[in-house]
Amino acid sequence: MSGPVEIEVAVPTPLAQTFTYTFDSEIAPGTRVLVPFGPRKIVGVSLGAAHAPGTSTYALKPVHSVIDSAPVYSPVLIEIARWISSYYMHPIGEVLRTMLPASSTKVVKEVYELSETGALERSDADSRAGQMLLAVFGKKKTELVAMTVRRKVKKLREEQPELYDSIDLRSLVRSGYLGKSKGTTVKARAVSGYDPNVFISGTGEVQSEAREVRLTEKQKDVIDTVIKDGIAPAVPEHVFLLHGVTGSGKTEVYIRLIQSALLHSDGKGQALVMVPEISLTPQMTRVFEKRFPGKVAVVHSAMSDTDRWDQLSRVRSGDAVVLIGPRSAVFAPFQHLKLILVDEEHDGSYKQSTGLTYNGRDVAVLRGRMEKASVVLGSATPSMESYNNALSGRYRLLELPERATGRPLPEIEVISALKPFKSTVGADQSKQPSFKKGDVLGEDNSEIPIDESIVKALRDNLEQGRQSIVLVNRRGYAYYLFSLETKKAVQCPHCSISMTLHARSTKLRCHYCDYSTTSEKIMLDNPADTFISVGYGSQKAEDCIQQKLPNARVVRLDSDILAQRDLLPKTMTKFRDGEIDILVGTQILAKGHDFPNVTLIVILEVDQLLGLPDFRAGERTFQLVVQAAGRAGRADLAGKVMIQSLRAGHPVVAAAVSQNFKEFAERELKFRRVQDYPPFHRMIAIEFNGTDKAKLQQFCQKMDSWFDQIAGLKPDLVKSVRVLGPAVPPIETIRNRHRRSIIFSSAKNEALRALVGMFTQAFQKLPGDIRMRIDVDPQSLI
DNA sequence: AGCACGCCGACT
DNA sequence: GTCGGCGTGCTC
Repeated sequence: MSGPVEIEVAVPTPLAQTFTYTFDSEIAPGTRVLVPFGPRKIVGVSLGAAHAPGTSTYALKPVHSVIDSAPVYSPVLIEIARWISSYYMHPIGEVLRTMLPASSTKVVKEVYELSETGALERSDADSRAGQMLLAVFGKKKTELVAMTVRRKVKKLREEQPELYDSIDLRSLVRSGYLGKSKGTTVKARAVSGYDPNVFISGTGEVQSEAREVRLTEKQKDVIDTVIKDGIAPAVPEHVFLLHGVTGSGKTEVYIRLIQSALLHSDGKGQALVMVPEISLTPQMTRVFEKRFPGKVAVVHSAMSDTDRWDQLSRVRSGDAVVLIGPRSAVFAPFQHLKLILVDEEHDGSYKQSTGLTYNGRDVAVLRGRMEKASVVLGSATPSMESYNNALSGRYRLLELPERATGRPLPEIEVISALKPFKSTVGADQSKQPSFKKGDVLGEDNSEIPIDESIVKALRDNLEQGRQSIVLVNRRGYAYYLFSLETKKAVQCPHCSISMTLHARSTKLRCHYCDYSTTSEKIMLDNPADTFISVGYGSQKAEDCIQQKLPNARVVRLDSDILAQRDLLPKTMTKFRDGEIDILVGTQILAKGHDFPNVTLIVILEVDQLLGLPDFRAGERTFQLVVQAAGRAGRADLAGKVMIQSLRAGHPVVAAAVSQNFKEFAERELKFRRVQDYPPFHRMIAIEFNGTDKAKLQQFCQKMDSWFDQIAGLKPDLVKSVRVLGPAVPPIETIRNRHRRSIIFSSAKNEALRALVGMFTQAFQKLPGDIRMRIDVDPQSLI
């Protein structure tokens, strides 16, 4: 076709640039290519012809090979990648890599290995071949990346032709001195047939088309509005925020909207359903499978890359018209995307917290605009960001204020009678009986941290044959092991965080790095000290409840238990079938699952959540309470929620009790505005971490002086951006890496980005093993 | 991030 | 003398 062309290629490296290669024909943007990169070969993505061919000062290398026969990234996806790269300040090559299943960029590296005869030959000083092998491999090495071997052999032959004229790579291989140990293979994506049973576990009951569900007037209104203004027009109204109370029938609305969307684009329309990872259960996907049999693809985190490729291929080919998945599903290869539903849009799991810190919900909004697809963000407790967008008219607010069943929301009661166990021990230890040195005192069961009225309610509920859920914010048995000597909790040696006491007071674990030890070891290491167990977690709550209600079938479910695979669905099934009376667990229980016979929800320890040093603590607490309340009494039984809290009068608790989102949001937004927090101010957090605390501290001083300098150079810029730090974050150390954080925030996005851009430019090179992490729109500041 | 190169301490 | 420790620099 066309002669030699220069191609712009994005490669997965932390460098904020693309690279130019030559090839003998054009390569469509979005096509993966194998390119030489330094001494190795890696998978990059063609971004099309270079903008200014012939101007490069580099000795351009040719593309080794083209991997895909057709682009794997559509033009829209490439545009999204560019946007993400700039917005989240992340190299485009890495962005593109994040958008595909991990195996897509895996290249088995090409290596030359010295055989035994080769090694023997190397030590023969009289052999020309041996001399060359020695020069190439050195004395000891037996393995070297292919590119290096080639380069060195070539150089030797050029520099000393009189010695090496007769020896080249091929002759060395032929003589058996060298062997290529691994070929360059790019993992191919095997597209096998779809087996729906893979994703839907359980009985395999087959139901034909579900009977038509009767819709409420409100549901009809919402559906009509979105279809009329969002799905039907060629240029749709872009984003709808669907604020529907729990149990208002959002799922049925979703299904009707999907049905409508599929009819568009000549009947080839596709829909994306995004859900938080945690609520992506077989029960959840089954609802959609039933209504769109054989047409649903599902991706989730527990899936192998091969399965994920299969599912995504079905989306690409149009075999699947509905895709259900977590945040990464927003990058799926749709051909005719008409509708994006983001369920529980407030959920924190939409924000990736490591590496590329994108927010799946926000990317969904962007993608919707680019694809001319409408976006529906649904939640019973919308995020302040989305709600503010609705108030300002950027999104259209739709509401489902009533439950589809017409039943009232459950009553919420705050119990503040009892002081939690922890304060009686931690705060005032003079009242403690005397302890022998070196003791670890077991938990004191006379101090049950659950109020009598709650126990009574649980008992009553049990006697009526109903089920209950108890939410505890912490896993483990006792919260921490408290030293009377240092008056501090025992901390993880690698992370600056208290260790959790597990399994009947002997195992201590850090849930940041999974380090574990035992209380016996701590005692041996600190013979002069005395320890007591303080606080409580899900395990202790389970024990207490079991002790108070010996006849109840109590089961605990938290992330410790979840580590054992398939225990979650099993337990859920048991609970649904009525084989469990009381389920005790952490927040995972507050989301998604519907249990018709649950009429009582108890929430312990909201104070701990409320007290987190994070401006979103209030929002999270409100969300937890309201979401949990949504689990109560969903069928024909009235539900009740009891919250045990020391701060009954706290406005967030009060708003949660009345389940009045608008009232809460109004107050919360006012607070955010006054305090210059999101959504009124944009925020970018930068974290530095390294093993050497002194070096890190020293580096922080450099940053301080940089800020001083910039304040003089660009006074206006610095004035309009607030900079907090470098400061020690609430959790100073994680996995032996000390941390420092800088938080930039500003109402002026351009100024914010300009300053952060200058900052990252200035600190591109980091001393020692210090690493930098940029988090745009951080979800949490801890 | 890899990967290689190059320059200093501790060993056969 | 060599091995290999990790500081430094490059990748079209």
